[in-house]
Amino acid sequence: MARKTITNKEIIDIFREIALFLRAEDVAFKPQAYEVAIEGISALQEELVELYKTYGVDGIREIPGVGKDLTQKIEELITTGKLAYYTQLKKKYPFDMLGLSMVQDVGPKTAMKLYRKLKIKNLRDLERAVKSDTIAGLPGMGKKSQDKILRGIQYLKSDAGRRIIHDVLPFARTIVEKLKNVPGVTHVDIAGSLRRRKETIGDIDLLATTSKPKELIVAFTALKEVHEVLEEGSSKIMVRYVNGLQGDLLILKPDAYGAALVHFTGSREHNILLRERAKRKKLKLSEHGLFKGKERLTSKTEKQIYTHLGLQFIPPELRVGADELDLAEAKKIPELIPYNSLKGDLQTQTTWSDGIGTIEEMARTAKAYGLSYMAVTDHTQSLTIAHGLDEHQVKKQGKEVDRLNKKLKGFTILKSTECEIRKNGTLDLTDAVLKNLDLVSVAIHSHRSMHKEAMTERVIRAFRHPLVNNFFHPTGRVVGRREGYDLDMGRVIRAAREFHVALEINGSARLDLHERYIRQAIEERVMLTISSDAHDLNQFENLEHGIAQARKGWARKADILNTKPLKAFLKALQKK
DNA sequence: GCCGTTTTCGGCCCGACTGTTTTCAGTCG
Repeated sequence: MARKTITNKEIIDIFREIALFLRAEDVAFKPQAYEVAIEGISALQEELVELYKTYGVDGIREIPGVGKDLTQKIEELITTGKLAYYTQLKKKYPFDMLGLSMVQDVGPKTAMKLYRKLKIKNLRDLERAVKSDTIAGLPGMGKKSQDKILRGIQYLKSDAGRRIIHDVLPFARTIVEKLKNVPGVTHVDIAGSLRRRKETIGDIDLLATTSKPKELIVAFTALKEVHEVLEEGSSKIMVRYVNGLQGDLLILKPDAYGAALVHFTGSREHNILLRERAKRKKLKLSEHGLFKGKERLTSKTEKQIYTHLGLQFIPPELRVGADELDLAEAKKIPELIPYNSLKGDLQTQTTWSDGIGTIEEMARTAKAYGLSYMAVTDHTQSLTIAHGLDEHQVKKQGKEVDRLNKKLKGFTILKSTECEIRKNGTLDLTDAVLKNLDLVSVAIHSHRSMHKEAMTERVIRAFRHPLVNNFFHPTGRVVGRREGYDLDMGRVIRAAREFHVALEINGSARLDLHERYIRQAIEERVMLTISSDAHDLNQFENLEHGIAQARKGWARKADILNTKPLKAFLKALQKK
């Protein structure tokens, strides 16, 4: 029993490599089947091992894309840690197909050729072969192919993979603005994962319409943000930007712009579902339009495409390829919370603890963002690393807030806190201090690796405290940096409802809550808030990312408390 | 190998670009 249990990621990697081997062998349809199954497994919220423990093979069989055969293979992997079929394949092809295929422009066929002809087994062999000039000369491969592979290897090693959306969105917007000024250009839009507001972005997809395509291509490739041009066709230009990210610019015909926008916004899985649906209706959908035979149905806007397919418009943030088509067919896509609809920000840090703006500077900036209230939430005493405030300082800060509120017109600073939940679930400030605040938000920054049961109890004990209103960054994750605490989120969400505590959607690089918990919280009718967690004057930008996160979690305006004006907001917080 | 508002058998999303090709294979999204 000492054997380590197999993770979803390990199973996915094995299936992925099998799919690649099958593609290399030109096996029809099976590779797709494995890939679809991989999508299904990736979408799971729990480990297959756990699923199997609780529901047995039936639990696995229910995963979309996983049928009888793959269920068996998963069971074999879970129970024995191995898969005979995979072992055989690896014996036949003892090389790192998965690793080699990570190199851009190296697919399964090329990897297989490299192994067969040159005995290249892994990335190191590949790099050596490229540098010793032995790849050029293989059948179908010349100098250019070899150079491409070299670039691919360098890109892989540069670790220029996915970036957090916070860094990419402003960069992309700068480029969009520049392209809009090019003569002849009528539209420039962001598409791809950036438009869907995925938390990390791998490349920047831009779409444009213009009466002068050649001028646009020249202007685009000459941008100072463009480091090198990787591909240049008449309608598609692929570049590497100076920040290491890749991007496509697609030049399109206005008649089918809606179809193109759908196509290039994705997700891939969403598109496949749309095309399958089109096919069932005897239509054909591509980036060039929606066709009935040779005739193109009106495809100018995205809405027209969805309407032709009998669907409600699906906002980009929801296009993940899950249940959104079914709900759109049933007219159950809600009106999502609009961008710029927040009235207040509920988490800001100032120079009193670890922020770098004064209360007044932060308040004036928040006001300039169109907000009418802002909670000051400096850390509390036990968080010494962030210069947390003690009781005396919290009182003193309250007086400062009173003074500023008299001075500021049309804006209210709320006395609040980011009060640490101690290890035992008690709070880091006394009730006497807490009860003088306008609202009490709590958070965890210490003893982060407690066991699930104890951590969950810790949080729920804090929720029971009669003065607690709001729980900051509830799962403790930071995108790309760390996993969250080990928490039973089902219990936390139910407790939030029971004790009338709101859960925060944190718009900083935490992007915490994850959208699946947002959706779950809304289903359980738990109050939600959005905040910037701004530590300086620029970080109110985070509010937009918080709203994007809420939209991905199917939140309407009514689901988010701080879309309400101040009075209504405070009233909604009151405990019964 | 999966799946069913055409189907339990016979289908399986679609097109641009590149490189090395005399007509197309491979990769990508």
